[in-house]
Amino acid sequence: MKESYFPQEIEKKWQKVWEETGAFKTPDESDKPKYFALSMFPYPSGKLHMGHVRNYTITDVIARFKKAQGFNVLHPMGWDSFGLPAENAAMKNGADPEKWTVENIAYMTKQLKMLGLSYDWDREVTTCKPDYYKWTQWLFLQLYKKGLVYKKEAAVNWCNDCGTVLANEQVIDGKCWRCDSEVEKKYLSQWFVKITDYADVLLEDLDKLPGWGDNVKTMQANWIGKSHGAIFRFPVVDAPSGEKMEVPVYTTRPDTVHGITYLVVAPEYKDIEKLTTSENKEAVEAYRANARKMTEIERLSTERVKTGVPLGTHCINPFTGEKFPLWTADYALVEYGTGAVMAVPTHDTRDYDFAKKYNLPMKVVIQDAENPSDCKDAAYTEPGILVNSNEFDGMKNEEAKKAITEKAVKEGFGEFKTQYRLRDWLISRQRYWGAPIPVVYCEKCGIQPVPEEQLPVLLPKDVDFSVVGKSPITTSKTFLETTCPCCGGKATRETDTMDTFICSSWYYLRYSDAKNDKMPFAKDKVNHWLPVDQYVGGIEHAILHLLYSRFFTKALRDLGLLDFDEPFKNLLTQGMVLKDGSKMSKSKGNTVDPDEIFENYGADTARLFILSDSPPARDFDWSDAGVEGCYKFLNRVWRLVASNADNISICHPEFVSGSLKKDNDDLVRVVHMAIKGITNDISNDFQFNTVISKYRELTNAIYDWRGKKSELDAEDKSVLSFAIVSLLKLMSPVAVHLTEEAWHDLGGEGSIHEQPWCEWDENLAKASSITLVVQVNGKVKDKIEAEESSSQEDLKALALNSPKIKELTDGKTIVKTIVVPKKLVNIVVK
RNA sequence: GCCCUGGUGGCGGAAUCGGUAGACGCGUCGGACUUAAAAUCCGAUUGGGAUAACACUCAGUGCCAGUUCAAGUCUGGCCCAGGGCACCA
Repeated sequence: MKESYFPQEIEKKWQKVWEETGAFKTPDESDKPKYFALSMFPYPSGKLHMGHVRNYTITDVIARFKKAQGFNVLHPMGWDSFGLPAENAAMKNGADPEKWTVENIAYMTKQLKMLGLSYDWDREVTTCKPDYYKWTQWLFLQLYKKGLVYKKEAAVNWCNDCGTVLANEQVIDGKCWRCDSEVEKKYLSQWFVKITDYADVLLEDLDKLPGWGDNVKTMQANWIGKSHGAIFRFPVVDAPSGEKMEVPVYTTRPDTVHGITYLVVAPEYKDIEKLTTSENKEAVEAYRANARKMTEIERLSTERVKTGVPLGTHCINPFTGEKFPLWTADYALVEYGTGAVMAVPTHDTRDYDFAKKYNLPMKVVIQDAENPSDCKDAAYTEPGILVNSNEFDGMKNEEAKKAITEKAVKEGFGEFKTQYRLRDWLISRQRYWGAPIPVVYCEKCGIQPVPEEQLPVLLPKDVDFSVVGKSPITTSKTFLETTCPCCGGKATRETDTMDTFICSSWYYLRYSDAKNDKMPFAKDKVNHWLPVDQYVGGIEHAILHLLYSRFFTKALRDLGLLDFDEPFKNLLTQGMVLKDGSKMSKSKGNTVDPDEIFENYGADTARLFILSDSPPARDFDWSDAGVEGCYKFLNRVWRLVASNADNISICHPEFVSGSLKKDNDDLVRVVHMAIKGITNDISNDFQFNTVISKYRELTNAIYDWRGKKSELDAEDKSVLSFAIVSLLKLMSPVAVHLTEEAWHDLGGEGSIHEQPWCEWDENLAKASSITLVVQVNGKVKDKIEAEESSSQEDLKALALNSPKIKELTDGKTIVKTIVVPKKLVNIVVK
């Protein structure tokens, strides 16, 4: 064995061997139980960043640990390779997005291999390849047939810089998730996925996911935004056309219905023109035009002073017979509820602000019994007792919600209603580099889905990427013109492509059967491998990808394509990689290039360090000193093995507690404790930071032991071999190359990564003596060595006989003595 | 405003059930080896008091209370930081 540690040399060597021997191929058939470990697949942006390194290392260690524990582990990798950066690069450099993407994938694949990740590359999935997007299109058609995909004209989020529409989930604080520019509203006819059909089950089934963090689950619950309330319909008494009209509203506060003093409709409300008198028409039109011009950020700002204009018409409150005016104001949202709000200024802060500004009347209907408020200075939104509410007076408001809605149901002007905040998922993108939506438009037959046997609808090559203001795909003549699958006449293709989040909503299913050319996946294979046992990725997908994937799984289950409800059984959201306290980013110039770390220290150091300082879910602060420290530690392990190589043999000695020399017995115990501790730390929440501290403790203990021996006898050699071979095995999921090299140099058969996980013996992990802590009145006063087997009585006697304790308790009354077996005695004195 | 997560030395962080607070590491300081440096090894490192030095002693896990023989851990009430949602009626 070489004296010094040369990671660059040994890492290349073993990576080649593993590739040649197919070390990480996963058979579908096996006697072992399955385990599916998955990292969120990357966008091939060009190079790996440290966030990738962290993500993939965590999953790799989990996969290797589970494999050693006897599972048949599926650990695949792929590429989320459609999307705008490729197209932007194409526009900038005149290169083909496909070429750019393929080159990036090649480079990043090389980097992943350099990190020593145990992927089964035979199952690689690349979303931009026709053999994948064929099935994305096929799944689109299945959803279309099921009525879960539809086209409609709607106000949609438009990002001017990206030149495309966005889903609600992709608008963050009124800005584009990708380029951070302000999003505008546009009226366009677009394709939607009916995710709202699944709103309730998506919410309910969060309870079936104990392996997900509460943070992610509450984010999804908030996003789905379920609320309970009522719909009330208010008859209009003076519609200009003389027509009989009603305005329905959704409210979560039916208990306040007797306090309505006006009603607000959104500026985009569909019947607004019919509800406006000729005198008010001009002002209303001006207000609506202004609302259209505003950006989402301006419009949604809660800081903004509320504005609105009256429509001139009125409604009747069927509960009171009172007449109240209709207004339009942009604090009412057309997409939520019915697009109209019943305003109760006394019990809603928004209505209160608006009423104050426009001097609208107020009527108190709920009061705190002890401390009634007149609502002159602020709305009263707390629970209370109903007043001014006819037969409901004196009722508690929570009870009144039900009673009042029941009356509306009985009399036919309302009903109970459950409302969701979640909107349908807009999936059209006016871009080239995505999966084409497999639909054609025929003048005679209208919208026609492309027949399945004609899939994939391939992306055209004859496109001009220099066009501005429209999708490059529209410049392709070969693509655009086609024939109608229904009548055979002239037809044009849909030029929108799908949101890349569609591609990533089912990729994890494809790994179960990546090469199937008849189906997206075979049902038996997908049911065998899925759900994913452990999914690892960034928190930024808490809503986007994770919600869409859950929806897809449920929809495909309902289509009969698979038999499970949830795609990801356990989810680990890893923290960010920071440098000097802030997120690594090119703009801040605080990035660290993984290539440089591989070159200077080797992948094992990178892997060890990225796991070492913080638990996986927390943010991780990168420091050069930390990398150096991990490199030194690996050197220390190497020297320990190399300098003792002559005295080590690969063996599995069985030691009996107490039969060894004292120092040997102690070392054997330390090893067993390390095995126990490390196994538990990985099993419980993947606490790799404490795993690594235990590697260090074990290494230190072996050094200490060795430092006290000059000559080794047979027993010593056997104990040393046991300790070092155990250390190597325990470290093998993390320091994958070093341990493999050492294993071979010590004469190990096969690969260390094929070895079963170490087991510990509870008896050998136990010390024969314990340190008894003696407290007086709860404060530690003495520590005494005691037999592990001592009875409670013995421990008590031991404590009371300690000279120190005697001194402290002398002349005082012992009130009580508490004995915690094998640990502690607390003497309470007065 | 509502919801989630967290708050422990100079720093990252440890601490199964309530039972020795600060494991392991980084940094810093001191020492050994060396002509010297690198590498390596050894020691110290929560704060205050006390001591020639030990022994010893007091305080201490965001703040204030409580439960308990015993609280970083449990209960109640706050404060702060990070994240999510937000004119969602």
